[in-house]
Amino acid sequence: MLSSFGKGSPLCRGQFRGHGYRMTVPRQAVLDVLSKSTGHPSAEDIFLEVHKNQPSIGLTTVYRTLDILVQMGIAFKFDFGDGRARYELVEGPKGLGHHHHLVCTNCGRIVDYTDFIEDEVELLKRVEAGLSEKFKFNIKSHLIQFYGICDRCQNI
Amino acid sequence: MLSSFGKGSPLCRGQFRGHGYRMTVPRQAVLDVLSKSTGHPSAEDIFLEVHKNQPSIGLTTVYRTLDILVQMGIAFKFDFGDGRARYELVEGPKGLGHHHHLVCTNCGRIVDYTDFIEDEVELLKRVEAGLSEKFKFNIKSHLIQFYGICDRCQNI
DNA sequence: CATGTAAATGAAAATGATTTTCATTTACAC
DNA sequence: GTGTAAATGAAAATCATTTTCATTTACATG
Repeated sequence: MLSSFGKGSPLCRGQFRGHGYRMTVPRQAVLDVLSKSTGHPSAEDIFLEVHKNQPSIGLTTVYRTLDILVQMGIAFKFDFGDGRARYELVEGPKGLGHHHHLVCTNCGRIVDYTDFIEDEVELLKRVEAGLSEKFKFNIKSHLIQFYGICDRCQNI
Repeated sequence: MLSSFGKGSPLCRGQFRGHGYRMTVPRQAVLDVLSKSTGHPSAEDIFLEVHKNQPSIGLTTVYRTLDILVQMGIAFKFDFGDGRARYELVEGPKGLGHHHHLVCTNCGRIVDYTDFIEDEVELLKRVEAGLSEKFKFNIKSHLIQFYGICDRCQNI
Protein backbone atom coordinates (compact mmCIF):
# COMPACT_ATOMS: atom_id res chain seq x y z
CA MET A 1 0.00 0.00 0.00
CA LEU A 2 1.37 3.32 -1.07
CA SER A 3 1.28 6.23 1.31
CA SER A 4 -0.42 9.29 -0.08
CA PHE A 5 2.83 11.15 0.39
CA GLY A 6 5.36 8.57 -0.78
CA LYS A 7 8.51 9.72 -2.48
CA GLY A 8 7.36 8.95 -5.98
CA SER A 9 3.82 10.12 -5.59
CA PRO A 10 2.74 13.17 -7.53
CA LEU A 11 0.18 13.88 -4.85
CA CYS A 12 2.46 16.03 -2.76
CA ARG A 13 3.37 18.18 -5.72
CA GLY A 14 -0.30 18.38 -6.57
CA GLN A 15 -1.15 19.41 -3.04
CA PHE A 16 1.30 22.29 -3.14
CA ARG A 17 0.28 23.40 -6.60
CA GLY A 18 -3.38 23.19 -5.64
CA HIS A 19 -2.75 25.69 -2.87
CA GLY A 20 -0.82 28.02 -5.13
CA TYR A 21 2.63 26.97 -3.98
CA ARG A 22 5.49 25.60 -6.04
CA MET A 23 7.02 22.23 -5.37
CA THR A 24 10.68 22.51 -4.52
CA VAL A 25 13.50 20.28 -3.38
CA PRO A 26 13.50 21.65 0.19
CA ARG A 27 9.75 21.20 0.52
CA GLN A 28 9.96 17.64 -0.74
CA ALA A 29 12.78 16.96 1.72
CA VAL A 30 10.81 18.28 4.69
CA LEU A 31 7.77 16.29 3.67
CA ASP A 32 9.87 13.14 3.27
CA VAL A 33 11.40 13.48 6.71
CA LEU A 34 8.06 14.23 8.30
CA SER A 35 6.37 11.28 6.64
CA LYS A 36 9.08 8.93 7.85
CA SER A 37 9.08 10.29 11.38
CA THR A 38 7.35 8.25 14.02
CA GLY A 39 7.68 10.84 16.76
CA HIS A 40 6.80 14.47 17.31
CA PRO A 41 9.73 16.32 15.81
CA SER A 42 10.40 20.00 16.32
CA ALA A 43 11.44 22.25 13.45
CA GLU A 44 15.05 21.78 14.47
CA ASP A 45 14.70 17.99 14.65
CA ILE A 46 13.41 18.04 11.10
CA PHE A 47 16.13 20.45 10.01
CA LEU A 48 18.84 18.17 11.43
CA GLU A 49 17.40 15.15 9.68
CA VAL A 50 17.03 16.98 6.37
CA HIS A 51 20.53 18.32 6.85
CA LYS A 52 22.03 14.81 6.80
CA ASN A 53 21.22 14.36 3.13
CA GLN A 54 20.87 17.97 2.02
CA PRO A 55 23.12 20.23 4.06
CA SER A 56 22.31 23.21 1.90
CA ILE A 57 18.74 23.43 3.14
CA GLY A 58 18.36 26.02 5.87
CA LEU A 59 16.38 26.05 9.09
CA THR A 60 14.41 29.06 7.90
CA THR A 61 13.07 27.10 4.96
CA VAL A 62 12.10 24.24 7.24
CA TYR A 63 10.06 26.67 9.34
CA ARG A 64 8.48 28.14 6.24
CA THR A 65 7.62 24.75 4.83
CA LEU A 66 6.11 23.56 8.09
CA ASP A 67 3.92 26.67 8.23
CA ILE A 68 2.68 25.89 4.75
CA LEU A 69 1.97 22.26 5.56
CA VAL A 70 -0.04 23.30 8.60
CA GLN A 71 -1.87 25.96 6.63
CA MET A 72 -2.71 23.41 3.94
CA GLY A 73 -4.08 21.05 6.55
CA ILE A 74 -1.49 18.36 5.84
CA ALA A 75 0.31 18.68 9.17
CA PHE A 76 -0.60 19.47 12.76
CA LYS A 77 1.39 21.82 14.94
CA PHE A 78 1.40 21.06 18.65
CA ASP A 79 2.57 22.76 21.79
CA PHE A 80 3.44 20.28 24.48
CA GLY A 81 4.71 22.91 26.85
CA ASP A 82 8.43 22.56 26.31
CA GLY A 83 8.87 25.83 24.49
CA ARG A 84 9.10 24.57 20.95
CA ALA A 85 6.45 23.64 18.43
CA ARG A 86 6.18 20.02 17.34
CA TYR A 87 4.82 18.71 14.08
CA GLU A 88 3.03 15.65 12.85
CA LEU A 89 1.47 14.69 9.54
CA VAL A 90 -2.29 14.49 9.72
CA GLU A 91 -1.99 11.12 7.96
CA GLY A 92 0.72 9.55 10.07
CA PRO A 93 3.03 6.92 8.61
CA LYS A 94 2.32 4.34 11.26
CA GLY A 95 -1.25 3.79 10.22
CA LEU A 96 -1.91 5.29 13.60
CA GLY A 97 -4.79 7.35 12.35
CA HIS A 98 -6.56 9.85 14.53
CA HIS A 99 -5.03 9.94 17.97
CA HIS A 100 -4.49 12.21 20.92
CA HIS A 101 -1.56 12.79 23.26
CA LEU A 102 -0.56 12.03 26.78
CA VAL A 103 2.25 14.33 27.93
CA CYS A 104 4.64 13.61 30.79
CA THR A 105 5.20 16.94 32.47
CA ASN A 106 8.36 15.62 34.07
CA CYS A 107 10.41 14.26 31.17
CA GLY A 108 8.43 15.54 28.22
CA ARG A 109 7.69 12.08 26.86
CA ILE A 110 4.66 11.99 24.62
CA VAL A 111 2.47 8.94 24.23
CA ASP A 112 0.05 8.68 21.34
CA TYR A 113 -3.16 6.93 22.19
CA THR A 114 -6.08 5.83 20.08
CA ASP A 115 -8.09 4.26 22.87
CA PHE A 116 -11.31 6.08 23.64
CA ILE A 117 -10.76 8.20 20.56
CA GLU A 118 -14.13 7.24 19.19
CA ASP A 119 -15.90 8.30 22.36
CA GLU A 120 -13.91 11.50 22.43
CA VAL A 121 -14.55 12.31 18.82
CA GLU A 122 -18.23 11.62 19.17
CA LEU A 123 -18.48 13.95 22.15
CA LEU A 124 -16.36 16.57 20.39
CA LYS A 125 -18.66 16.51 17.38
CA ARG A 126 -21.64 17.07 19.58
CA VAL A 127 -20.00 19.87 21.54
CA GLU A 128 -18.68 21.41 18.38
CA ALA A 129 -22.15 21.56 16.88
CA GLY A 130 -23.56 23.14 20.03
CA LEU A 131 -20.80 25.70 20.32
CA SER A 132 -20.92 26.63 16.63
CA GLU A 133 -24.63 27.29 17.02
CA LYS A 134 -24.41 29.21 20.26
CA PHE A 135 -21.35 31.33 19.62
CA LYS A 136 -21.59 31.51 15.81
CA PHE A 137 -18.06 30.20 15.60
CA ASN A 138 -17.01 28.34 12.50
CA ILE A 139 -15.08 25.64 14.33
CA LYS A 140 -12.17 24.18 12.41
CA SER A 141 -10.39 21.97 14.90
CA HIS A 142 -10.03 20.91 18.49
CA LEU A 143 -7.35 19.86 20.88
CA ILE A 144 -7.46 17.30 23.66
CA GLN A 145 -4.40 16.52 25.71
CA PHE A 146 -3.75 14.84 29.03
CA TYR A 147 -0.88 15.78 31.30
CA GLY A 148 0.69 13.70 34.01
CA ILE A 149 3.70 11.76 35.21
CA CYS A 150 4.73 8.75 33.14
CA ASP A 151 5.56 5.35 34.61
CA ARG A 152 9.31 5.84 34.27
CA CYS A 153 9.22 9.16 36.09
CA GLN A 154 7.07 7.79 38.90
CA ASN A 155 9.66 5.20 39.86
CA ILE A 156 12.44 7.59 40.68
CA MET B 1 -19.81 36.89 49.58
CA LEU B 2 -16.08 37.01 50.07
CA SER B 3 -13.80 35.49 47.45
CA SER B 4 -11.27 33.04 48.81
CA PHE B 5 -8.57 35.37 47.60
CA GLY B 6 -10.01 38.72 48.58
CA LYS B 7 -7.66 41.46 49.58
CA GLY B 8 -8.16 41.08 53.30
CA SER B 9 -8.25 37.33 53.35
CA PRO B 10 -5.44 35.52 55.08
CA LEU B 11 -5.99 32.58 52.79
CA CYS B 12 -3.61 33.75 50.11
CA ARG B 13 -0.83 34.27 52.63
CA GLY B 14 -1.62 30.87 54.06
CA GLN B 15 -1.51 29.29 50.63
CA PHE B 16 1.96 30.64 49.97
CA ARG B 17 3.25 29.75 53.40
CA GLY B 18 1.78 26.29 53.12
CA HIS B 19 3.86 25.69 50.02
CA GLY B 20 7.02 27.00 51.63
CA TYR B 21 6.89 30.45 50.04
CA ARG B 22 6.85 33.83 51.72
CA MET B 23 4.06 36.30 51.19
CA THR B 24 5.33 39.50 49.69
CA VAL B 25 3.94 42.73 48.36
CA PRO B 26 4.63 41.85 44.71
CA ARG B 27 2.99 38.44 45.08
CA GLN B 28 -0.07 39.99 46.66
CA ALA B 29 -0.23 42.54 43.85
CA VAL B 30 -0.09 39.90 41.14
CA LEU B 31 -2.74 37.84 42.88
CA ASP B 32 -4.96 40.90 43.26
CA VAL B 33 -4.73 41.78 39.60
CA LEU B 34 -5.32 38.22 38.52
CA SER B 35 -8.34 37.83 40.76
CA LYS B 36 -9.90 40.98 39.38
CA SER B 37 -9.20 40.09 35.78
CA THR B 38 -12.08 38.82 33.70
CA GLY B 39 -9.98 37.93 30.68
CA HIS B 40 -6.95 35.84 29.89
CA PRO B 41 -4.06 38.14 30.65
CA SER B 42 -0.49 37.49 29.63
CA ALA B 43 2.40 38.06 32.01
CA GLU B 44 2.92 41.47 30.44
CA ASP B 45 -0.77 42.38 30.74
CA ILE B 46 -0.55 41.60 34.43
CA PHE B 47 2.73 43.47 34.77
CA LEU B 48 1.23 46.58 33.17
CA GLU B 49 -1.78 46.46 35.48
CA VAL B 50 0.36 45.92 38.57
CA HIS B 51 2.63 48.68 37.35
CA LYS B 52 -0.17 51.26 37.55
CA ASN B 53 -0.26 51.10 41.31
CA GLN B 54 3.19 49.72 42.07
CA PRO B 55 5.68 50.82 39.45
CA SER B 56 8.56 49.32 41.36
CA ILE B 57 7.46 45.76 40.72
CA GLY B 58 9.31 44.20 37.81
CA LEU B 59 8.21 41.96 35.00
CA THR B 60 10.60 39.25 36.15
CA THR B 61 8.84 39.02 39.47
CA VAL B 62 5.49 38.79 37.75
CA TYR B 63 6.78 35.82 35.75
CA ARG B 64 8.16 34.23 38.88
CA THR B 65 4.95 34.72 40.80
CA LEU B 66 2.85 33.31 38.00
CA ASP B 67 5.05 30.22 37.90
CA ILE B 68 4.49 29.75 41.59
CA LEU B 69 0.74 30.20 41.32
CA VAL B 70 0.60 27.60 38.58
CA GLN B 71 2.83 25.25 40.52
CA MET B 72 0.62 25.66 43.59
CA GLY B 73 -2.43 24.81 41.52
CA ILE B 74 -4.03 28.22 42.07
CA ALA B 75 -3.71 29.37 38.48
CA PHE B 76 -3.84 27.82 35.02
CA LYS B 77 -1.36 28.62 32.28
CA PHE B 78 -2.67 28.43 28.73
CA ASP B 79 -1.22 28.58 25.27
CA PHE B 80 -3.70 29.91 22.76
CA GLY B 81 -1.22 29.92 19.93
CA ASP B 82 -0.32 33.60 19.87
CA GLY B 83 3.19 33.15 21.20
CA ARG B 84 2.64 34.18 24.78
CA ALA B 85 1.35 32.32 27.81
CA ARG B 86 -1.93 33.40 29.33
CA TYR B 87 -3.08 32.97 32.90
CA GLU B 88 -6.31 32.49 34.75
CA LEU B 89 -7.15 31.76 38.37
CA VAL B 90 -8.54 28.28 38.86
CA GLU B 91 -11.32 29.90 40.90
CA GLY B 92 -12.32 32.67 38.54
CA PRO B 93 -13.81 35.92 39.87
CA LYS B 94 -16.88 35.76 37.69
CA GLY B 95 -18.32 32.73 39.40
CA LEU B 96 -17.68 31.21 36.03
CA GLY B 97 -16.41 27.98 37.50
CA HIS B 98 -14.98 25.21 35.39
CA HIS B 99 -14.97 26.18 31.74
CA HIS B 100 -13.14 25.58 28.50
CA HIS B 101 -12.07 27.84 25.67
CA LEU B 102 -13.04 28.59 22.12
CA VAL B 103 -10.21 30.33 20.27
CA CYS B 104 -10.60 32.46 17.15
CA THR B 105 -7.57 31.69 15.03
CA ASN B 106 -8.08 34.89 13.08
CA CYS B 107 -8.26 37.60 15.74
CA GLY B 108 -7.20 35.68 18.81
CA ARG B 109 -10.45 36.30 20.65
CA ILE B 110 -11.11 33.77 23.37
CA VAL B 111 -14.58 32.77 24.47
CA ASP B 112 -15.11 30.94 27.73
CA TYR B 113 -17.89 28.41 27.63
CA THR B 114 -19.47 26.29 30.30
CA ASP B 115 -21.99 24.55 28.09
CA PHE B 116 -21.39 20.85 27.66
CA ILE B 117 -18.74 21.06 30.33
CA GLU B 118 -20.43 18.38 32.35
CA ASP B 119 -20.51 15.99 29.43
CA GLU B 120 -16.92 16.80 28.65
CA VAL B 121 -15.75 16.36 32.19
CA GLU B 122 -17.57 13.10 32.54
CA LEU B 123 -15.97 11.73 29.40
CA LEU B 124 -12.58 13.06 30.44
CA LYS B 125 -12.84 11.31 33.79
CA ARG B 126 -13.60 8.06 32.05
CA VAL B 127 -10.81 8.43 29.52
CA GLU B 128 -8.44 9.54 32.23
CA ALA B 129 -9.12 6.41 34.23
CA GLY B 130 -8.60 4.21 31.19
CA LEU B 131 -5.39 5.92 30.15
CA SER B 132 -3.96 5.91 33.67
CA GLU B 133 -4.54 2.19 33.81
CA LYS B 134 -3.21 1.38 30.36
CA PHE B 135 -0.17 3.63 30.25
CA LYS B 136 0.56 3.78 33.98
CA PHE B 137 0.46 7.55 33.79
CA ASN B 138 -0.42 9.50 36.88
CA ILE B 139 -2.67 11.97 35.09
CA LYS B 140 -2.82 15.41 36.68
CA SER B 141 -4.77 17.50 34.23
CA HIS B 142 -6.24 17.78 30.79
CA LEU B 143 -6.82 20.35 28.13
CA ILE B 144 -9.71 20.78 25.72
CA GLN B 145 -9.84 23.64 23.29
CA PHE B 146 -11.74 24.42 20.14
CA TYR B 147 -10.34 26.54 17.33
CA GLY B 148 -12.26 28.36 14.65
CA ILE B 149 -13.34 31.66 13.19
CA CYS B 150 -15.51 33.86 15.38
CA ASP B 151 -18.66 35.59 14.17
CA ARG B 152 -17.00 38.99 13.84
CA CYS B 153 -14.21 37.58 11.70
CA GLN B 154 -16.61 35.70 9.45
CA ASN B 155 -18.37 38.88 8.40
CA ILE B 156 -15.39 40.62 6.88
C1' DC C 1 10.56 44.51 69.12
C1' DA C 2 15.37 44.11 67.17
C1' DT C 3 18.07 41.30 63.97
C1' DG C 4 20.38 37.63 61.27
C1' DT C 5 19.62 34.98 57.34
C1' DA C 6 17.72 32.76 53.63
C1' DA C 7 14.36 33.97 50.30
C1' DA C 8 12.71 37.32 47.15
C1' DT C 9 13.41 41.19 44.21
C1' DG C 10 14.60 44.23 40.13
C1' DA C 11 17.60 45.58 36.45
C1' DA C 12 20.25 44.14 32.99
C1' DA C 13 22.01 40.62 30.29
C1' DA C 14 21.38 36.17 28.27
C1' DT C 15 18.73 32.71 25.97
C1' DG C 16 16.49 30.47 22.40
C1' DA C 17 12.73 29.69 19.29
C1' DT C 18 10.93 31.88 15.53
C1' DT C 19 10.59 35.68 11.98
C1' DT C 20 12.27 39.15 8.93
C1' DT C 21 15.32 41.06 5.51
C1' DC C 22 17.47 40.96 1.32
C1' DA C 23 20.41 39.49 -2.29
C1' DT C 24 20.54 35.23 -4.97
C1' DT C 25 18.52 31.11 -6.96
C1' DT C 26 14.81 28.36 -8.89
C1' DA C 27 10.22 26.59 -10.67
C1' DC C 28 7.46 26.74 -14.25
C1' DA C 29 4.10 29.37 -17.52
C1' DC C 30 4.79 31.05 -21.79
C1' DG D 1 14.76 28.35 -23.79
C1' DT D 2 13.49 32.43 -20.99
C1' DG D 3 11.40 35.95 -18.04
C1' DT D 4 9.43 36.57 -13.79
C1' DA D 5 7.46 35.92 -9.56
C1' DA D 6 8.17 32.74 -5.91
C1' DA D 7 11.35 30.44 -2.98
C1' DT D 8 15.70 30.16 -0.72
C1' DG D 9 19.63 30.71 2.72
C1' DA D 10 22.44 33.47 5.69
C1' DA D 11 22.51 36.84 8.81
C1' DA D 12 20.19 39.95 11.58
C1' DA D 13 16.17 41.07 14.18
C1' DT D 14 12.42 40.00 17.33
C1' DC D 15 10.41 38.99 21.40
C1' DA D 16 8.78 36.10 25.24
C1' DT D 17 10.94 34.15 28.88
C1' DT D 18 14.93 33.00 31.98
C1' DT D 19 19.20 33.80 34.29
C1' DT D 20 22.48 36.42 36.91
C1' DC D 21 23.74 38.98 40.65
C1' DA D 22 23.85 42.68 43.83
C1' DT D 23 20.34 44.57 46.91
C1' DT D 24 16.17 44.31 49.68
C1' DT D 25 12.75 42.02 52.52
C1' DA D 26 9.99 38.52 55.27
C1' DC D 27 9.90 36.43 59.23
C1' DA D 28 11.87 32.98 62.75
C1' DT D 29 14.31 33.57 66.62
C1' DG D 30 15.98 35.59 70.57
